[in-house]
Amino acid sequence: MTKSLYREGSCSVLAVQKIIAGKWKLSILWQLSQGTKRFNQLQKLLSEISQGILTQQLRELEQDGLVHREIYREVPPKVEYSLTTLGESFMPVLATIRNWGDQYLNTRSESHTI
Amino acid sequence: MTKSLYREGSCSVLAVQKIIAGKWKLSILWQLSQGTKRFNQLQKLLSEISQGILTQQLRELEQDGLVHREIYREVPPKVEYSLTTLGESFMPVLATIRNWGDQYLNTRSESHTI
DNA sequence: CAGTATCCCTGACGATACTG
DNA sequence: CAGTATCGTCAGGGATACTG
Repeated sequence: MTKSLYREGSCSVLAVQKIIAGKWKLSILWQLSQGTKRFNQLQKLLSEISQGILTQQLRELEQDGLVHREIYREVPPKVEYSLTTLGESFMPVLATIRNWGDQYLNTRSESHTI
Repeated sequence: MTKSLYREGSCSVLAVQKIIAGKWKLSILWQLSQGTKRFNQLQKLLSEISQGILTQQLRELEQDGLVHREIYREVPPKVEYSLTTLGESFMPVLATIRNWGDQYLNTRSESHTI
């Protein structure tokens, strides 16, 4: 009954793929999992990202429900980004990917098993 | 010690991201997890993919060590694609992603929890 | 059958300048 | 500080024609 286990294959998988497809999405999620960050903080942590792209990727993550945006009406402006509970629920998935990635990098440098 | 658990963050994660970034990669891996397939079979299963792209994505998966390409010297030519053990080791990861994806799709259609 | 070769097109990404 | 607006670039993907 692998059919029922996996249904039509990778349908919901492709949804996830879309969410994390952005070049910086995973890095942003990772940084936010380490704690709430302000816009400028993120920009410094992801040293190569430009303002426009950071804004865009954050908006998308926000729309996808993974990231929360808290605006403080102050002068100068202050905006804090954090993971939603949904975003936090993704962290175990990210860890699984990372674990496989670690093993992958090791395996690749050793042999090329069939 | 979250530092040591996650090291530099998403380093190895980004490696995985690269591997599965191709538009058809996950679908191909999924299809091959269901059993060995010939080139034409894959093309029919991924009904919208063009020959050139299918070839390209398969070559990349092969180079990344996830897919094995078996060539039968016959006329007409016969080539079979299957998962390597490394490719099969990725299936649990794919399942994890799919599970989260399922819950994600459900959660999203219900409420937008913070 | 299983490709290769070629050309085209879009959309993601990025640099820069400006603003409430 | 945290954006928006605009323009430019480039790689991934795709259509088509051809081949061992």
